[in-house]
Amino acid sequence: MENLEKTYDPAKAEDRWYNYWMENNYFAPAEDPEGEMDTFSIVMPPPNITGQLHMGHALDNTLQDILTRWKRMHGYRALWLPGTDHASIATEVKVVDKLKSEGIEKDEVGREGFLEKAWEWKEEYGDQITNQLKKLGSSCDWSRERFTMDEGCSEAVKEVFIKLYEKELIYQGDYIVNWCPSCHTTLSDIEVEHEEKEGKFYHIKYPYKDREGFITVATTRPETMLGDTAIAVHPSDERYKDLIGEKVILPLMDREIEIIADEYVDSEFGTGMVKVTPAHDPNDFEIGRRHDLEVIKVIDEDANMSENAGKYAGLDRYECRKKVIEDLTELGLLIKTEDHVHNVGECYRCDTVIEPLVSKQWFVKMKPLAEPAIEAVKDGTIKFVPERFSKVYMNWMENIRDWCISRQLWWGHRIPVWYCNNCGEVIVAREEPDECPSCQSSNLKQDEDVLDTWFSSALWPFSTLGWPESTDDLRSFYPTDVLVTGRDIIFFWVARMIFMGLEFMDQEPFTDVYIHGLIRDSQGRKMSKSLGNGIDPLEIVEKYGADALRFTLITGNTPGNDMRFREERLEASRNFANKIWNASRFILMNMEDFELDQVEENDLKPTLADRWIESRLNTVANEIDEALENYNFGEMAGSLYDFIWNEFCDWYIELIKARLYQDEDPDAKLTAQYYGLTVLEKILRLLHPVMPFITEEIWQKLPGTDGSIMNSDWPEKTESDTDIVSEEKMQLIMNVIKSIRNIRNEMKVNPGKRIKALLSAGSKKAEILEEGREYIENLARIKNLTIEGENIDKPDKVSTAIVNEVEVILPLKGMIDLDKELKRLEKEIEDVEFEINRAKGKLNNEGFVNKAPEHLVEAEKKKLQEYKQKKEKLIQRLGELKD
RNA sequence: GUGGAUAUAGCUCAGCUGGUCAGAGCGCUACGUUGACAUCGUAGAAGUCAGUGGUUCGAAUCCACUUAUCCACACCA
Repeated sequence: MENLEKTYDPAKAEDRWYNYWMENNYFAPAEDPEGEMDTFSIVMPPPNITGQLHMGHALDNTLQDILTRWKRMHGYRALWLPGTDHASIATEVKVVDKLKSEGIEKDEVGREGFLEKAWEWKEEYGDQITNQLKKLGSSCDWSRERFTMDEGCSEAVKEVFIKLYEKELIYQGDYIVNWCPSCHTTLSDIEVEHEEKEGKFYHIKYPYKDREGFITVATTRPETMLGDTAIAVHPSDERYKDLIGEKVILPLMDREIEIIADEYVDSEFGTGMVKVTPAHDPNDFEIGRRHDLEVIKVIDEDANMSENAGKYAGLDRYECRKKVIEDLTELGLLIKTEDHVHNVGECYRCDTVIEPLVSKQWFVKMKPLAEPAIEAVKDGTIKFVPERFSKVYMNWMENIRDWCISRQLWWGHRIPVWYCNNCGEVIVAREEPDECPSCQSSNLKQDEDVLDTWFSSALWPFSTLGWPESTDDLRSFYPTDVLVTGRDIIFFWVARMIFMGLEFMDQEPFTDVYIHGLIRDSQGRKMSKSLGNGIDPLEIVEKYGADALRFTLITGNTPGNDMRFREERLEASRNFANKIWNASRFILMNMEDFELDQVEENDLKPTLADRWIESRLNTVANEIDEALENYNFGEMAGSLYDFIWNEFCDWYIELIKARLYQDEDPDAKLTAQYYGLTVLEKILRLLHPVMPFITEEIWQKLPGTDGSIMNSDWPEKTESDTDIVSEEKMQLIMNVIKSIRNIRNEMKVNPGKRIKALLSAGSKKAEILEEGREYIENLARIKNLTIEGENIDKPDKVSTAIVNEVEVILPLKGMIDLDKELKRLEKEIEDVEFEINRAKGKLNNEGFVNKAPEHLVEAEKKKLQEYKQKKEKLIQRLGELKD
C-alpha cells in the first residue's frame, strides 16, 4: 500500500483526474436504451466567447456541477449541457478593435470579410473560457457542447423567427428605439442602464405667434428643441386651458408649433408645459402618435446634428447644446438655468449615453407570449428559488413592452428577410429566395441587420437539444430540471427562455430557477474591471486548488444572497482538504495487514464508536440530500465540514486508535480497520460533488474501489443505520471526556500525564460509562478509571464536575489550587441557579404548562430535576472543600 | 415613486416551517511536538440577535413602525 504525502498538493492531482474523466467519457449521460432511468438535466448559461472566467462563473458552475454530480451518483441519467454565446455586440467590438490595431477599418473589409475575421477570432479565443471551466472540475458533457451560432442553433433561430412572423408575433415598424451612437446599433429597453446624473434644467421662452408674450418650457436637453413639433399641457390645467390650440414660434428654427393637450403632462412638474420632440424622446414619440405630429429627426446615428437642425447641422449633440444655450441667451429667451438631477440612459456595453431615435426595426409582440409565461410561474409550473425573485419576474412580465430585436451589427444571426427592390415585397424565408414571389424579380436584398443575441439565447434549452428536429436528446432531457444563474439576467434571459419554451415546446424549459447572489470583494463592493478589484478564479485554483475554491464558494452561501470573497476563507477550505487528506493518510497507514475482501461478517465486532459513526454518517447523508433538494448549498458544506472534522477526525479516529495499535485482539483490530475504511470511503462519496478532485485522488488509493468515484453510488439513507441509542451513549461519553479535559486544563494538569479519575453515576449511566471505559481512559488520559454508583465516599483533594447527572471526580492530590477550585465551583453553582430559575419560571407559568406541547413541558421538568440535583451535589462538594 | 434585500461575537457569515438556537470559521487567550495532520490538537473568553411596539404560554425567528446600508424597476419634459 502506498503512503500519502504529508500534505495534499492539488496541482498534482487535478488536471490528471479531469483528463481521466474526459478520456473515459464519464461526463456523458449513461446509456439507457430501455428508457428506464430517470433523467436530470441542466443547460449551462452559455458564457460569452469574449469572456474571461470570473468569480460569478466559478460560483454558477460550481453549483451546477454539484447538482449534476450528486444526481449522477443517485443513479440519474444526468446531462449538464455546456456551450458558449456569440455575444453579438461584445464580440463585434472586440473584432473591430483587433482590426483597428492592425490598421484596418471595419468597412474596408466589408461584411463578408468582417465575418471571416470574426469566425477566426472565435476559433482562436472562443474556447478559452470553456477551458477555464474545465479547471474548475465542471462535469459537463463536452461532446454535446453548443454554440449559439452553430448550424443547429442557427436553424432554430430561423425557424422561430419565421413561425413568429407567420403568427404575426414579429412585426416591422417605425418606432422610437434606443440607439447607441458608439456601438451603432439599437438596443432593447433592458440593455439601457439608467444612471443618475447632475444636469441642468433650462427654462426657455417660446413666443406666441398670434399674441404678445410667450410661454415657458423647461428642458434638460435644449438641443432637441430643434426637433420640437408641439407644446403639450395637461387638458385640465386651469392655467393653460385657454391656450390649447394656440400657436407659438419655435425659437432658433422659426417654426410654428401648436399647443396641444395630453394627459401625459404632469402639471406639477416644471412649468407644466412640455416641449414635444417625437423624434428623440420615447414619451414625446407616444404623444406624437396620439396627435399625429410631425417627426423631425435632428440628431443622426453618430449623435451629431442632422441637416434638419439648420445651422447647427454637423455639430455633436453636446456642442450643439452649448451653442443653443448661447444663442438663446443672446436672444433673451433663456429665463433661467437650474441644477437638476436626472436619470440618463446609457449603453450597457459601452456606457455611451443613449440617443432615442426613430427608425424601422423588427419587434416581437410581447403580450401574447407573456401571458402563458406569467401563468407558468403563477401556477407553480416554474418555481423561483428563492421565491421572491418570482415577484421581480412577474413585475417585469406584466408590464412588458414589445421587444426590439434587430441590431445594426454584422456578427450574429442575420434576419431571414429579403426585400424586393422592384416591388417592395417583404419576403421571410429560411433560404435565400431566387425571385420575388410577387413580381418574380430577382432583384432581392437581404435585411442588413442581425438579431439581438438574446433572441438565440432564449432558445437555448431546446435548440441545444436538437430542436427543431425531434431528437432523442430533446425527448429525454427537455424540460430541463433547473436553471442556475445570477439575478442580473432574469429579464435578459430567464424570462425569454420561459416564453419561447412555452411557445415552441408547449412546455416550460425548466421547473426550477435557482438564483444565486453575487460574489463581492472583501469590502463588499461589486467586482468590476474598472475598479480592478476582480479576483481571477484561475489564480485561486493555482494557489489553493479547485476543490478549495469550490468549497469556499458554497460555505455560508444562502440562496439569492451575495457573499464576500476573502482569501482567509480559502485557507480554511484548503486546510479542510488537507484534513481529509491526512485522515485518509492515517487510515491507509493502518491497512497493511488488512484485506477488505477477506473480511467475514462474523469477524466484525462493532463497538459503540463504530455504531455511533455509522449512525451519524447516515444522518449526515440525509442532511445533505435534504439540503441539496432545497438548494441549500451552504448547509451542505456545513454538514460535511462539521461531520468530517469534528466527528470523524476529532473523535472517531481517536476512538479507534487503541484497537489499531494492538495485536492481542485481531478481530477488534480488523473491525476498526473495516469501519475506518468504509466510513472514510462513504465520506469521500458524500464530499465528491463539492470536492471532486481530492475525493477521486484518495478514493483511487483506497482498497476495494473500482472505476471512478464519480460513478459510485450515493450512500443511500437506510433507517437501520440510524442508531439513536448509540448516539446518545456516545454523547454522554464525549461529554464526560470533555468535562475531564476541561478540569485538567483549568487545573493546569500536564496534558500528557495520565491521572486517576472516578465517575459516580446511576446504574444505567454507569453501564454506559463502563462500555466507554477505554474511550474515556484514552481520550481523557486517565489511568485506572473507577466507575461507581451514586453517593460514594469521595477522597480528599479532588476536583469535580457534574455532567449529564454524572459526577466526575479527579483526585488531584497536590495538584489543585484550593482557591481556584472553590471559585470554579461557585461559578458553576451560579450557572446552575440561573438555569434552575429559568426552568422554574417556565413551569410556574400556567400558560406554558397548559398550552405548550406535552413533551416540552416534560423535558423542562426533567431539566429542572437535573439542575437541582446538580446544584445539591455542587454545594455538598463546596462544603467538603471548605472543611 | 413601486418592489425587494440586509442589520446576530472584533471580522465574515449560518440559524429552514416560532419552544436547548444564541452558533460556525477567522481572529483572540492559555496550554501542547501524545505513533494522520502545526494547512494541527485541547481548553477558554466574547453577543440586551439594529430600535420601538404588537401577536403568543413562549420571538433572533411572525406582524407593524422607525433607523441604517444596499439593490432592482419605473420615471417628470
